[in-house]
Parts: sequence; structure tokens; C-alpha cells
Amino acid sequence: MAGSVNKVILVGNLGRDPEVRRLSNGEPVVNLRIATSETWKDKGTGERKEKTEWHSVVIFNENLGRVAEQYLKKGSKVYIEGQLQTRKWQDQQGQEKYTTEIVLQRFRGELTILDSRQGGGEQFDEEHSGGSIQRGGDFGGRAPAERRPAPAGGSSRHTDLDDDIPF
Amino acid sequence: MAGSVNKVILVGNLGRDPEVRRLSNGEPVVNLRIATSETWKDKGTGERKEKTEWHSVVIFNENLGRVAEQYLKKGSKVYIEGQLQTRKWQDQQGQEKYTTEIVLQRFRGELTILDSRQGGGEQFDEEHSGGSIQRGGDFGGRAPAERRPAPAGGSSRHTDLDDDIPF
Amino acid sequence: MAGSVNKVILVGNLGRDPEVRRLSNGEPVVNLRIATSETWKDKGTGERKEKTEWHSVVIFNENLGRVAEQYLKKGSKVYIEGQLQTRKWQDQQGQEKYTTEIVLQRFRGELTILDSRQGGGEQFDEEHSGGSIQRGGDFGGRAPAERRPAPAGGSSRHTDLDDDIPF
Amino acid sequence: MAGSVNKVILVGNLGRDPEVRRLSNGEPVVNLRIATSETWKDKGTGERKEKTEWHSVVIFNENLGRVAEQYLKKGSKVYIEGQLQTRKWQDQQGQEKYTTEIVLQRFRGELTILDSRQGGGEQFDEEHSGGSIQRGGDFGGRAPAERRPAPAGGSSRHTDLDDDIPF
DNA sequence: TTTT
DNA sequence: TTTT
Repeated sequence: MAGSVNKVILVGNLGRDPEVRRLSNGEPVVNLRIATSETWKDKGTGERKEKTEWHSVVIFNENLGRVAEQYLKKGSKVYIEGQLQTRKWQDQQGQEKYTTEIVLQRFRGELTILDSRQGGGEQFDEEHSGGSIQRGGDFGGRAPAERRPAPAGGSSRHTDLDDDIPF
Repeated sequence: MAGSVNKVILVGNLGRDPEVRRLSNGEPVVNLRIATSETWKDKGTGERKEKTEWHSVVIFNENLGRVAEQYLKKGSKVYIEGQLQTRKWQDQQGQEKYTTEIVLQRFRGELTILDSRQGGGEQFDEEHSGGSIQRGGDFGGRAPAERRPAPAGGSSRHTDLDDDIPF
Repeated sequence: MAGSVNKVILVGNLGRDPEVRRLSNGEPVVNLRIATSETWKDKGTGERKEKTEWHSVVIFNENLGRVAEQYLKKGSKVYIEGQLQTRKWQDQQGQEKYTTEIVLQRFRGELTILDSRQGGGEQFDEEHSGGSIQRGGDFGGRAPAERRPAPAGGSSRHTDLDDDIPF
Repeated sequence: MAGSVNKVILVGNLGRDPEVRRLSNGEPVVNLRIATSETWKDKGTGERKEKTEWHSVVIFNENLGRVAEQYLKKGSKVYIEGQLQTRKWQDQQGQEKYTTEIVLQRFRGELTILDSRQGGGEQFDEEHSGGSIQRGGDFGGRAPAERRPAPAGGSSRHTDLDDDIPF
């Protein structure tokens, strides 16, 4: 079309470990299930309510895929930026289905890890804010410096691309 | 969960006129179909390529719904901010389906009209529009001044809520 | 103008406790200093580098101001959404200065607390994700249910509005 | 710090033609002045009010800089995504000043042209524009296909980098 | 089904 | 300094 924007921003937690498939060239394609939720008090009863929404995220961005594979696991909190994409597929009965996903294309999207369970005291001081590099950085995936060797898998589940189940 | 964000930002064009249903209290619920697209040149052939993505938007925010009803039509360009929501429904064969929509809840979300093709049959009179809103403004929907009587419908299609078709 | 958007999204940590001033009607106006930072490896030396950016946030939104006052302190990690605003002022030598802030207007903006140091084990399970309400919720500030009594101050510094120092 | 996000999203109009400076290697650095505004009706008087905010944008992203140089001019409407950056400088009296800008770093940020007033003197020829880009497209600047030769300048003002005035 |  |  021209002049359009398609952007999704999520801050949420992984409902399970990342699922990693691998392209023939070794690049990872990572699927995440991310929960966001809202809480409110019912106006009538005063009861506390919560509604959780589940999102399917697909990471084609190579650098961000490696970060996801290496550092994320069930329960991790992340900031994710991607775009909406709906694809059509057929279930085993030949029924048409649509699935909408948040996609991080090659060289696009953002992934930032927001929890820091790991490592020491996580000090934080305006005066001494230098020098603390740990998990939790912004892996924009666009700087060559951020490339690192493919990890051995860690907590992520590996599946082959042929096993691809659409939802 | 706690501490989550679920946000979609779209800039795109309406593929058809808004569809307006009405709650029993007269509040509009407006559905939009919005196209975003990306264009690129094929690396191999140098050919111009385009891929369009279609989004379903549902506006429960009363003020923004009235703005959509009154000012948007097929082709309009808008900035939309809402949240992702997936709902489950059954088609007429009893098949389970999922539909993901961008939802603007009551008192939430944003809608800004981005085109200003003011000419044409669609005259634009402050007296008839309630005096406060012209096309192209930011209808944040949170200021009381922006409330106005339900419009007569304009170019939008009205359907009853009972006719609700899920996709 | 018409058809414009002015939005800032920050995820960062407070460099110091919130500063709370109070309007004559008792509403809090809260100032935050928030750090965001980027880390990268120097292409030449391979050295780890970090650059921190400091942001001034002003919260006029009453509900979000109370949340900030009550729950935030030095080191807290937050998601903030507001708008850019630059104001002109004069220092004591009569020199013109400009300060750009991220402003959360009355009834506008978002504030979500992203750390959860406090309370128990922070379990997280896709199957049992219900029932955990604690700090870290989305205080959209637009639902009446979210109003709560003014806190006693906690870790925040109180200053009178007359002491207002511009930067 | 770790785990931070620093993002600005603007939709607004250029107050003047882009200002283009050039690095020694020929890469453009483009400055934009962008207006966003809000309108509302005064609760008391019913009067129409408007407040305009001006933003300074600096584009270091080479591809987006070329797009800005070539296609934007005073009055153009754009979607811009960048990050906040405050820099300190001294005026000619040696006074310390701070300026906050929206920066599109190399390989980062987004720029989408939102108006399509195609008529007028500003003809628009695929052959002259390098064949790949028309007004209104998404110039993400990350696809190799989008690279093109430096344009002759168009409506933009050129200044040398040595003339750099900070505000 | 939009737009360029 | 833009735009409506």
C-alpha cells in the first residue's frame, strides 16, 4: 500500500520454554508463547479479576532467535516488538484455520529480557551505574557485535521444521 | 501475571466502510478492516513486490466508535492503537475457530484520522458534527468534551448485534 | 494540527526515589528520573561499552501518580508511556533554558511496574496462572476500581509545589 | 542497566524543509522539525483550543536520511520512530544548554511518509528515483534493495557539518 | 477489501 | 515553523 505501520509491543511472560526449529542453513526459528494479563476489581462485587491473553510469537530474526534460545525459558519476562501476521492452514480434517502471530522478521523486531534472576545483587545506583553488563540487555539484533555462536540448546525444546504444527 | 503490556499500533487504510452494531443502550460497536502493506524489490529479479496484511479492529470505546462511524469510510487512512485479543467461536459445522482482533476497550485505545481529503460529497460542517470534532483530529476519547449525540450513520453499514458473524 | 501522535515508550529503572509534590486539591504530581541504557561491543577493541540515557518523567495522571508514589523507589523497573513536552524556563541568572520531559497527563499515559521484589516465590505456570495479584499490575489509571487512598509516602520524597525546580 | 527500551513514536508534519548535512563519506545526516498538536474544547468557555509541540529529529540512518532528503518537505506528514537522546552543549556565552532530540541511529528507527499529495511541481518518476521507492512507502532502511545513490538534494537545505549549530 |  |  504505502505509508503503513504494523507493530505489536508486548511485555509478558513465557508460558513454556522456547521451541526452536532450525532452517537447513542452521538458523534458528524460535516460537514463544507469551502471556499478558490484566487485573481489575469488579465494580459490583469488588472482587479481584484477572484475564490472561496468550500470544504466539515467531522469531525469524537470527540474532534475536539465538538470544531467545539461549536465555529465555518458561517464566521469563520479555519485551517483544514485532508485526502481526495471519496465516491460513488446514487441520487434519481439511478444515481451514487462521492463526495470527507476532512475527520478528529477519533483521527486524526487538527482544529485550526483563528479568534478571541470575547473577548477584543487581545493584543499582545513579552514581555508579557503569559497568554492569548481564542478561537483560537490548538485543536489537542489528549490530554485528551481537552475533555469537549457536548455543547448545539449554532449556529449549528442539524440533525439526518438518514437524511444524501450525498452532 | 503482573506487569504486562499488550499493545498494537497500526497505520493503514480501511478496506471497506466501518460496520456498526449497536448495544441495547445505543452505544456503537464498530468493526474495521484495515490493510497494512510492505513493498520491496526482489533481490533476484529486481521485481517490485507487495504483501498486504488485513487486520480486524473492534471498537468498544464509545467516543472513538462514534468518530469511526461518523468520519471513516472505505479508503480512509488511520492510526489505531489497541490490544490483541483472541476469541474462540464455532462455525456452522460446529468447528472450533480462533479469531485474533485488535480491540479498543471502553475508555481505552486511540484512533487518529490521517487523511484530509476534504472535498467531495462529504461536506464537513461544524454545526452538524457537534461543533467539536473535525476529521484529522486526535480523538483520544477521554475528554468529556468529545461526547456527542449518535450520528445518523453516514457511509457506515449498520447491522444488529444479533447478526454478529464472528469473522 | 490534526492527525498527530506524540508517544514515548520507556522501559527503564528509577535512578532515585520518586519526587512527589502535591496540588492544592491533594492530587500528587510525581517526578521520576528513569535510566535506559544500551550496551554493545566495540567493533575495534571488542570492548564492552554502555551508554545510559536519563529521562525526566512527570505524572499528572492522578491514579498513576498514586501508584508511583506508593510502589516505586530507586532501582524499580517500569514501563512508562507518555508524551514529549518541552518547556522553557529561566535559571537564576535569567538564562533561557529548555527542558524536555515525558508527561503523563490527567487520564492519560501508562505505568506498569516490571519488578516484583516483594512477596513470595513469584511462581509462574501456564496451567495455574490464576490468582496471583500483586505489585506489577497494569495501572492504566482509567478504571475507577483502581483508585485507592493516598498513601503515607513510603520511600518517596515529598516537596511542596512552591519549591518547584525546573530540572 | 539491562533490559531497557527507549522509543519515541511521532506522527506529525514538518515545519520546514529537511536540513541536510553531510559526513565526510557522503552519508547524509538529516534534521527535521516536526509538529504534533492536540486540540480540545475548553470546558468552561466551549472555545476551541490547540497546543502544538515541536520536536527535533536527527536521522543518522543512511537509508532513511536519503528518503527524508529526497521526499520530505515543509508540510509533509510522517510517521517517525526513534529514540530519545539529550545532549549538552554550550552557547556562545559559554552557558550550558541541554537539547533533547529524537534520534534515528544507523540501521535503526523508522520513517514512513503519510501524505500522498502527488500533484504539483513535485513530479514523481520511478526512473529518477532509482526505481524502488515511491512516496508513502515504508522505508525501513534495512533491506539491501532499498539502497540507492545519493540524490541531488531536491527541496532540502544543505549545510556543511562544520556549521553545526546545536539547536 | 485498502493504498501507491 | 507545520497542520486543521
